[in-house]
Amino acid sequence: MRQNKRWNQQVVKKENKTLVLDSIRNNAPISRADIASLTGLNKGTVSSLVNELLGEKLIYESGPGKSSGGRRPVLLYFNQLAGYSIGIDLGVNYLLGILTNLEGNICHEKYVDFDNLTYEEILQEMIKMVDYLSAQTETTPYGIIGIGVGVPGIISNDSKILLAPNLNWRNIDLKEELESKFGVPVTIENEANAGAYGEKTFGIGKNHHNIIYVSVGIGIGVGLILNGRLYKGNNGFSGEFGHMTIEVGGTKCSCGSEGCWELYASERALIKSAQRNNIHIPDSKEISLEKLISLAKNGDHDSIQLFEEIGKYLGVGINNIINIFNPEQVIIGNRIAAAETWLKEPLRQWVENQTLWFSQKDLKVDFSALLTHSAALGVSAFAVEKFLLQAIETNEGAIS
Amino acid sequence: MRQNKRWNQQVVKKENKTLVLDSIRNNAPISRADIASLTGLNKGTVSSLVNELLGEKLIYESGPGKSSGGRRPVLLYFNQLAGYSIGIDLGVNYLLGILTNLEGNICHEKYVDFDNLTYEEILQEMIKMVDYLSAQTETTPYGIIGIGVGVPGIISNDSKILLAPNLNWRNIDLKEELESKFGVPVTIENEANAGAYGEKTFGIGKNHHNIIYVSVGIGIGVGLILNGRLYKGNNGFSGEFGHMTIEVGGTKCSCGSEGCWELYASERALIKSAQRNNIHIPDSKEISLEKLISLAKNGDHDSIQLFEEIGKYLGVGINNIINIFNPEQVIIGNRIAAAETWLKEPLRQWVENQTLWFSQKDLKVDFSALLTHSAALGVSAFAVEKFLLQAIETNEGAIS
DNA sequence: TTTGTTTGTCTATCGGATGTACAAAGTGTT
DNA sequence: AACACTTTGTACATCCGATAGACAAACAAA
Repeated sequence: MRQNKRWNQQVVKKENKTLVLDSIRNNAPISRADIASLTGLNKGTVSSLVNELLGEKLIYESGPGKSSGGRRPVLLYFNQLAGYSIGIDLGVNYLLGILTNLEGNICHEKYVDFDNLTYEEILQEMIKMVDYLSAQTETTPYGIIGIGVGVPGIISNDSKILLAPNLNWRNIDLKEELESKFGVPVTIENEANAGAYGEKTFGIGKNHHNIIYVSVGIGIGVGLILNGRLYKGNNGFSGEFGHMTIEVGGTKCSCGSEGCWELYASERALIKSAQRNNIHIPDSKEISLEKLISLAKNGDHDSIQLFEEIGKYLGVGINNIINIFNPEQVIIGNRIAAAETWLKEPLRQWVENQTLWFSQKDLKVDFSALLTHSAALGVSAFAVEKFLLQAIETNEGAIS
Repeated sequence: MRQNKRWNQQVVKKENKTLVLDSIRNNAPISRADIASLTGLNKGTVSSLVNELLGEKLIYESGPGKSSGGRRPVLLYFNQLAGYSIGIDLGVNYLLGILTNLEGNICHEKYVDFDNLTYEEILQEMIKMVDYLSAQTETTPYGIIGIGVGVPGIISNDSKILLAPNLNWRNIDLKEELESKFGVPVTIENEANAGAYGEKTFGIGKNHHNIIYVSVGIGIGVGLILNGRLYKGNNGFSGEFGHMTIEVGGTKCSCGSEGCWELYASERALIKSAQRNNIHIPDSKEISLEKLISLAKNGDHDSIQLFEEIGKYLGVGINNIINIFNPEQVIIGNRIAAAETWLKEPLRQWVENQTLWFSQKDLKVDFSALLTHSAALGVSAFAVEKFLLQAIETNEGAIS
């Protein structure tokens, strides 16, 4: 039997302390009195918890606010500068690293292209990346509080990279490697899950509790935020929507199945379809997403039609998603989001016509606001969240 | 902003009390000492909570157990006879009512067939059903503790029946109707969600935390148990898998879309396919699931082939489900489960060949153990769970 | 009989939330 | 300027419930 949580005053205190901290994070500037009325906690309780948080430098006081007919309140702010977090988005042929403060604001970023590197070489690139970003920090109470890495592959529940097909990786323990090198907590997460979390925390998914993030790059992955929490499945393998059958007896897929969604609606599908249709790119032999986008921008009908076809097939899968999850919001992210202009309308039409009417109630279908940064921001947010939980649990009352 | 939970000792006590009660429900007979070591709670704490539960007649003590070298333990049991729960499965053309004790054992059941009744008439049948079942009870501390109803339709978050297409119902407040009539809490739930909960609580899904229950009747509905909890979506409309597109450009569906799963893998699909293939039923003009099953039992190749085809298409959708959710267990339930013999093998083959290999780790695909009773048992379980929560919250210490 | 173990209760203690009182710092009115 | 009234944040007594440890009762094994 699964060991259940047992409850005592310490748990109560911890939960209340995160409740107070979250009130400040979401509503700063805010006074102690307002926190009390917002959370329902007693004024005295709030006061003592706030004082602990002040001692831990996680929040700070600023000058008095406006009076509403009585004593002026002391305004509290989340101390976003208490430390830094590093988020790394590992792509199939690139590395994007960001340095953020605790509120997810990007302080520095670095982008590295590569091609056909081995695991060892990529690891070295990552270490260089972390070193570079660390060097950009100023002195803060906590320094680098953690590193998060988004990976295009299957991550097991114990944070091992089980399989990253496009990198040709298997059974790799990147977490252990980085933690022993840098001595800070490392979070490894699937790229789609990271993107979902990024959009929920900093992007267009703020204040939503049931979000489906569809990451359309070379393939398709999906991150599921259900009831406000990331759903990862029994072993951490959920969200493999790319291989959802949408056409029985359709094209054979490398996964062994047939008619998989990503054969119709991914970046790879777009390129293949462009090749089949002999789309001509000026001054180049290679067809890429960026080049097709610039063609479309110039009003090229053939490439616009390609995007519209992709938009329709995105709609097919998203229609399924909506019927399955009845989400508040569907977010389309990753590289394809740059083609929003031409995808949006055919997608909208398909969903409007095919999706059960009641499921369309209170439904939003959006494109990513963070674009290519959602995954990196997501893993950075994971690191921040993990740090804050841990900081509250080990309540020394103050830090040295 | 959503009002967060606030934590204090009362909450702690309530949670610990349910923890103790659940330990007894899952591990009876069990001693106070064993509960303490199982939950991690202090012996004294357990003792006082147990005494409250004894006073509330929710548990009872029985004679001493075997000694293991010291004082003999007093064994505690869950008092399944503290009251009765009523579960009603409302089908398109039938009503199945069960009277259970608090452990989900069926004490009485009644089945009523009907055809083309109005809402008012069905309501009367239901009231008769409840009256009949109530009359079968013996005197218990709490009597009828609640009624649950499973409905083949869309239930909104406030328990209204938004749409039940096969009954031709819209916007019906059955909960209010029954509550004011009988004066006990009424739970209305979608039939697939109810079945999922039934299987998780009493059936083959016991001790699993990520269960997908596929209810295959006239249409297809799916109940999702994710992280041990029923996931209902933003408005309560989740699980409409029946209208998942599995063949773009396929057969038109009444929902407005095309190539929907239930056009290929439901009871209705089976019947239609039998008609197309001119299956001959002896002594009858009407084709029904039951008659096809009895044909198959007699070794009729044509009907066996029909079932195998349905099995394959069930596999197509279930493959998608597995890739999406990475569940621990998929349960196929409702009427089609009676044809397990002929469905099982083609389904298993499709899943084995098409599903991503890593998603098949720790995966079970089972047929319902409760067969046609899962929905009724599920809603009955909802009522029990609601009652126990409420009983623990209003801790009078004892009942009259 | 002796020794050691297990069970369940009782009591003192402790941690932390709550309620109330109160001082400090405002506003508005006369 | 004097006064009443509000609002904010802290201090203190109180209460609730979990915990630790002592204890007696009930048993097994030597």
